[in-house]
Amino acid sequence: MKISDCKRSNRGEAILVSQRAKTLKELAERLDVSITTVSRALAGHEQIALKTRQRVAEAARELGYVPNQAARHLVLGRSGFAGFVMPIRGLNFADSYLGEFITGLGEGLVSHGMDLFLATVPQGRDELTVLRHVVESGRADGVVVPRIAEVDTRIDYLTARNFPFVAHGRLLDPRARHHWLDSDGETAFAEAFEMLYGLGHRHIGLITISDAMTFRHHRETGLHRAIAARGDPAVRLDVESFPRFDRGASVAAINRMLHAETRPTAIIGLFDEIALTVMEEAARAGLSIPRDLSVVGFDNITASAYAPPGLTTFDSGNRACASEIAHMLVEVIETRPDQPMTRLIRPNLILRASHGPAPDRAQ
Amino acid sequence: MKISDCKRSNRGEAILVSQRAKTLKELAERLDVSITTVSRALAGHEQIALKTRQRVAEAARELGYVPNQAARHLVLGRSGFAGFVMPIRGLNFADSYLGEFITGLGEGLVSHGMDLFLATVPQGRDELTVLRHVVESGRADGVVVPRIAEVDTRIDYLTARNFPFVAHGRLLDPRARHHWLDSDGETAFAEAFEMLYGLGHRHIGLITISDAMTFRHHRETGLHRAIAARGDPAVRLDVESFPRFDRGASVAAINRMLHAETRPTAIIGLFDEIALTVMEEAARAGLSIPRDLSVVGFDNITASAYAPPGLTTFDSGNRACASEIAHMLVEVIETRPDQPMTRLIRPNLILRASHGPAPDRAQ
DNA sequence: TTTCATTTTGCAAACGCTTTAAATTCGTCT
DNA sequence: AGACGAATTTAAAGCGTTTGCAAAATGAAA
Repeated sequence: MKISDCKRSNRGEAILVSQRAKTLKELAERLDVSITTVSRALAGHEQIALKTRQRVAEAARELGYVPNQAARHLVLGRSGFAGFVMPIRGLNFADSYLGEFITGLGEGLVSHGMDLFLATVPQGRDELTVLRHVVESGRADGVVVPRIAEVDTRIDYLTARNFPFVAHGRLLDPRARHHWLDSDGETAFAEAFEMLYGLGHRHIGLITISDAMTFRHHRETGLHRAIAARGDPAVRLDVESFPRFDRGASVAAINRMLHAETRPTAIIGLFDEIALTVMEEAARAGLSIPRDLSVVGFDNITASAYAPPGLTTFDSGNRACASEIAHMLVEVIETRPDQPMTRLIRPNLILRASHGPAPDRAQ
Repeated sequence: MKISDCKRSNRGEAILVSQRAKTLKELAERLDVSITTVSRALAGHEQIALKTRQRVAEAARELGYVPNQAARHLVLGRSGFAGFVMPIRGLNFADSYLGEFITGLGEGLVSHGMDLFLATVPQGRDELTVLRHVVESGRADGVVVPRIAEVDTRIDYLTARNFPFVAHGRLLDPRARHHWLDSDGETAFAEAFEMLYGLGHRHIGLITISDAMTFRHHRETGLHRAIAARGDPAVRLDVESFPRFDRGASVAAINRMLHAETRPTAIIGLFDEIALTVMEEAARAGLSIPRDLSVVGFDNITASAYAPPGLTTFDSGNRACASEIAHMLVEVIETRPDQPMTRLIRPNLILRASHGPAPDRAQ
C-alpha cells in the first residue's frame, strides 16, 4: 500500500492532517537541506544533483506538499489565472452559451496548467468596472472577452492598458488590431440563403436584433451579399428586429412577420433562440414546418435538437472555439505577439428537418 | 469631467498608462506618508485621522490604485476565491447544469466580495486529485462540491482535511455530518406519482440510471414510498436503468420500456434529458403525447420548454440554489459552524403538456 | 516650560516563494 | 599536498501587503 493513498480514510486522515508539509521550509527541514535547494529541485533545475532532485520529489509526494500559489504568484508576477467576466442577464435568462464556453475555456487552459477566474458583475455595477478590477488587482494574467459589440469599451480599455486578451468576436472596424476568434457568420448566412434559394424560396424573412453587436452585422451582411450575388430580382427579403434579451419584443416581431400580408416562405433567425421561437409561434398559428414554412437558426444550442421537427441550424462549435481561445490567450500571454492573432471559424450547417422546398403559392 | 472617467480613450489612456499607482509604496510616496498609513487609511482604520483617510482615498481613486491581491492573500491567508472543480464529460456532452449553476454561484459570491475559481480536470486525471490541488495550493477559501455520489471520496477528503465546503446534494448516510443543500427529490417524485395516479395512471414506468448517485436514490425512494402509501394493489411500477452519460444505453432502455408487452401509461424520467428522450422515442414509435403516454421529468432544463408538447417537470431552481450555496459557503468560511448547515429545497412542479389522463386500455 | 495623555504615524517583521550571487564541497591534476 | 575548476548547495534579498509595537507629534494640564 502506498503511503500517499488517501482513499482509505483512516490512513488518509493521518497523512492529510498530521504529517503533511505545508511549506517549503517544512519540507526543507525534514530533508535537512536549504529552502533554495528544495525549490530548485522541485522546479527541476539541472544544477541540483539528480539524486537530490529525486529525494526531494519523493518527499514532496509523500508529504503531500503543494506550493502556495499566492506566494508563487507574488514573486513571479503571474497568477496562473485567465479571467472571465460573467455578465448577469435577467433573472430568468438561461444562458446556453455560458456552460459550453466555460467548459471549453477550462479544457483549453488546463493543458497549459492555468485555471479560470470568474468574476461576476454585481447588480448595478457595469461590466467595465469589474473588468478593470480583475485586471488591476493582478489576479489574472489575461482575460477572455465574449460577445463583442460593434464598438466596445472593454476592448478599448484592454488595448490602452496593453493587457493580454482574446476576444470572442471582433470589433466592427476591420482596422482594429486585437486578438480575436470569431465564427464566420457572413459565410454561414450566405450559405443559408443559397440552401433556401436552391429549395425554391424567393421570399425570405430575417428576424434579428436591434443591438449593435458585430455578429449581427456580419450575419446580415452575409445574407445581403449572397442575395446581391444571385442578382435575382424575384428575391425578396423582409426584416424584423427587436432589442436583445427582450423576449416579449421578440415574440411580437416574429408574429408581425408571420401574420404579414404576404408571409415569407422561409425565416432565418439570427440565432437559435429566435428560430425556436419562430417555430413555436408558427405552430401556434397552425403552420406546419417545413411544409408551410422553413426555419433556419444559428448556434445549435441543445434545445434545437429536441424541438421538433429538429431545427436546421449552424453549429459554431462553441466549446471547441473556447478551447482554441484559451490556447490563443496563453500564447498571447507568453509571447506578446505584435501582429494580431485572428481565427475565423467556419460554422457547420446542421441539416435537420425545419427546412424544405418552398410551398407552391399557386395552390 | 471626472478625471477617473476612462471611457474617452485619449484621457483614459493617459490615466491608465502613465500616472497610475501600482503599489502601496508608490501611492505612499506620492502622498508623502508611510505605506502603513496608506494601508490603514484604505482599510478605514479609526486610528488614522479622518482627513488623512479622505486624502488617501481620493488619491487612490485618482491614481487608479487597486491592491495586489496576491500580496494581500499571502499575508491574510485568504484568497477571496471559492473553488469549483469542473468535471469534464464526454466531448459532446452539453452540460445544461453548469451554466446555470455557475451563474448562481457567481451571483451569490459577488455580494460577499468573493470570486469564483474554476479548475478543470485534465483528461486522465481524477477529480479528487484536482480538488486536492485546489485545496492544498491555498487558492480557495472554500469549495463547492456538486453532484454527490452515495459514497463520495471528495467529501471524505474535505472532511478529513477540515476544509470549508458546501455540497450540492448529500451523502446517502443520513448520519454524515457536512454542509449541504439539496433539492427534495423524494417529495417531488411522490408528488409526480400522486398527480399521475389522480389522472388514472396505474402502470408507471421509471427510467433511471444505474450509478450510485444520491439524487437517484432519493427520487426512487420518493416514488416507492408514495406507491406504498397509496396501498393500491392495482399500481404497477416498471423500472429500466442505464449507465449515466451513456446515451446509447439510455435510448435502448427507453425502447425496451416503450416496446414491452404491456407498456406503462406514464413514464417518469429521472431527469429531463431522459424524459425528453422518452418523448423523442415515443414520437418515433408513433405514440402521441400525452394521449397515449404521459411523461414527467425533473430539472426543467431549457429544452424542456421548447420540446413539444412541453415537458411537465420539476423546476429545482438550480440558479437560486447555487446562489444560496454560495451564501452558505461564505458563512461556513467565516464562522466555521459546528452543526452542519442543511437546506432541503422543494422543487416546483411545472405543469406543461406532456401529462394527461391515462388512456383507456379497454379500447 | 514641563509633563502626561492622546492622537497620529512609521518601522520592521512576517506571509511562502523564486532567484542572484556567493559559499561550500568534491574530484582531479600538478 | 596543494590548488584549481566543476559540481552542488546556501544565504539573503526581494515580491506587495498587513499589523504589532514603538516613536513622533499634538494638545491639555500642571
